[in-house]
Amino acid sequence: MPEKTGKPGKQQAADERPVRRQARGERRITQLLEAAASVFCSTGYTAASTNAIAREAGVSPGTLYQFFPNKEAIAIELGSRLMHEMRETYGEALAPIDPTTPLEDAVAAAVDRFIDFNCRHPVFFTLMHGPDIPGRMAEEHDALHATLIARVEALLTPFLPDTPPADVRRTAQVCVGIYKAGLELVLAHEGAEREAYVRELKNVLFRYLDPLVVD
Amino acid sequence: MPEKTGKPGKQQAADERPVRRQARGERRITQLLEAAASVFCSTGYTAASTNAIAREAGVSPGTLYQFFPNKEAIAIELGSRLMHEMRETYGEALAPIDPTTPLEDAVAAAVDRFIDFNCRHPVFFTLMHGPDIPGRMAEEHDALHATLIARVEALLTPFLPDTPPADVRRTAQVCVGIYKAGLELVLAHEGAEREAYVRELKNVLFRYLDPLVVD
DNA sequence: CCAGAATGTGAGCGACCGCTCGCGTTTGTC
DNA sequence: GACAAACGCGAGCGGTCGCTCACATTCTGG
Repeated sequence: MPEKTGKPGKQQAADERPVRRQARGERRITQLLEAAASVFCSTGYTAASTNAIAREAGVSPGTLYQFFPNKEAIAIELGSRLMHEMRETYGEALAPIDPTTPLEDAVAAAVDRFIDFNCRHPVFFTLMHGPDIPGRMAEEHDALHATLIARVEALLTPFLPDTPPADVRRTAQVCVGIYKAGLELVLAHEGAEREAYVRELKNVLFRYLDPLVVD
Repeated sequence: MPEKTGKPGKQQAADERPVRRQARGERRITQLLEAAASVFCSTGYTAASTNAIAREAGVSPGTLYQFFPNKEAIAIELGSRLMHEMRETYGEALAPIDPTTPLEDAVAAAVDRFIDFNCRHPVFFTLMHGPDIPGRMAEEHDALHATLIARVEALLTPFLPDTPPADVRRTAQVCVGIYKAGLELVLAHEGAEREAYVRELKNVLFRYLDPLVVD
């Protein structure tokens, strides 16, 4: 988050002052983040110019830098808010699955939720997928990726009680890779064709995992 | 290809002269393409500066522009040569497969060949995968992708004689997507772990396709 | 051997980009 | 209503990048 109002407890580091945000400022921030999402989506992170983001938001470059110290901070804050919403919407509800649930249903449910989220926030895929992500941003990226892998691992473990952890981990990596590839295809199509790709994605995952479970 | 020596048949368009290349020039071109491959690999296309490519090749920026009209042409020529080598190495031999061959073996053979090629030319993946590819390059990209899809479709059709063409096409798209995702994982690991991911990739594809075949 | 083409150099041009700064406007507080 | 702080503006600074150009060097055909 861009330096919070920070209730007057004085825990600000070296160079950052408290900055008492007005309501107008908070509005500008979300407005700028929406503009950034739009520009990132259509041009990618690197090619997106801060001037273009400001223009899209209908403000001057100076205003943008009133709220964000640099371009990277925009992407980080955007990613952070997306991850927060993701956790809030599906969050912990995704991990603990009753191991008596049929694998097919578990896979279908997980895919549906993630696909839905990514369709409503296409910028999420852009930020995760892009190989043009700079320094600090990569850390956030890796952190999210690791979280996702861990989550999938947790989801998988009850189904594969006798599999060595290293194999489960690799299986989780493969599942996430498949999901990303499927997501790309899903986002590239619309309507009935999109739904057909969602079905195919579920099929791929289910058929890959089914021979592994012991039940 | 950067304007060919063009045997004196005068079919040069408007602004391009015949340009009689010397052996030294041809050497420079391959040298520059190797340098470009290296730089593209480590920084991606967009972030790669032409000056960096020239420096990597040990020549001045002017020399680079003696052989390529612009940065994009470097990537296009590089991609074109890679596709040519790909066709030459595995080429038509990949498409016509005896439909009595077990699906598992067909998948394994195709995966092995493509993985081998991509491991020997990691820049290929960079150029195909990057979302930071500019105008004309995207066409080449799409052309290759379409070729690949068509090839996979041809490979699949004998196994799925009763499936509607639209479904076969979608299945091919999914297979290529899975392959790309698997390739990324394979390239990210080494040695035994890499081989494990290759096995997983084959498993994913085989288990996805097996229920579809009629045999 | 020599004319001219091909090859090679590197300073630097123009364009753009991330970001700043001086200054004017709005808002909240007493 | 006065004062400070937050907000807003936009020209422009420093830097990089793609690319050029005037000029030097090397090769090759006649």
